[in-house]
Amino acid sequence: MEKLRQITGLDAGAVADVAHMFDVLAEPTRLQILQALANGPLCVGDLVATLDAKQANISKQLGVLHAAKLVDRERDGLQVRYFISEPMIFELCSLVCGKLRRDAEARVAAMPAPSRARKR
Amino acid sequence: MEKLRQITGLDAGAVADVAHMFDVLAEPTRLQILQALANGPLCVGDLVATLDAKQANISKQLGVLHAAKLVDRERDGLQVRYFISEPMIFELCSLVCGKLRRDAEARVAAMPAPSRARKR
DNA sequence: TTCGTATATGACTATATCGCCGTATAGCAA
DNA sequence: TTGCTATACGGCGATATAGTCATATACGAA
Repeated sequence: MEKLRQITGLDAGAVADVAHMFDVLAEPTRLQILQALANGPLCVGDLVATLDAKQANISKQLGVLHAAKLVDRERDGLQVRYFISEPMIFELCSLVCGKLRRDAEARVAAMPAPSRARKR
Repeated sequence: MEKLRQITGLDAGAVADVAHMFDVLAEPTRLQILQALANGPLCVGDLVATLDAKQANISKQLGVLHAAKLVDRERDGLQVRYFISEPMIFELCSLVCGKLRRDAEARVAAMPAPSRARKR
């Protein structure tokens, strides 16, 4: 892997950091939270209602997103308002969505003509 | 979550697909494989030597990358040559690296002056 | 202070998967 | 065919974590 570092210029630590960031984005619940926050700040209770998930889980996943510095928060009385602090995540999701769309289209194009007409 | 779909236009299935793609990128070994392939096609044995990992593990991770359509392969006699089939992954990694760099710089700037001089 | 609400945290179970080992398969040579 | 090499595959142990419950903490009201 020393050989790899010479090639890529990235040491094992940097690779691990990148992997961890992708890991944070690799959970559907966390992605849904980010999507919900895309339209503006929301407090924990709003997210619990919007995603109909348990409060404890939402809070825990918000903690992960916050530790990764993808969201930030501010207290407002009893509530805590969360908001996106890293707009880059939308570019990331957009790139991935584009790839998934291309893959789906390629699958359709690869289908034999008769079934291509029937499916979906 | 029906509410969420109305807001974001993404249903639960699409979110799961995006999450899975991030999950594929969330393993250091797979990232290292992609980095190694950035300079051109390599066969399994080359990757085993470059990353000094076990052949079984490299092969398994290549299977995951191939299933996700991030790499493609072609047989060449006894060997199988793998190569990047989705250049988008470099944009993804670049965005993440930029974010990590900004975070690191912010941490340095937030350090009290005396220790800022000492650390790293 | 005490009470009620909003959020965070600790412990737990269930599930997933990384990396390893052993072995199976694919292809070439003889 | 047999033998050799490169790669893929199935099972296993160890580790990690999502989601849940119960509880703790933070804040405001009275």
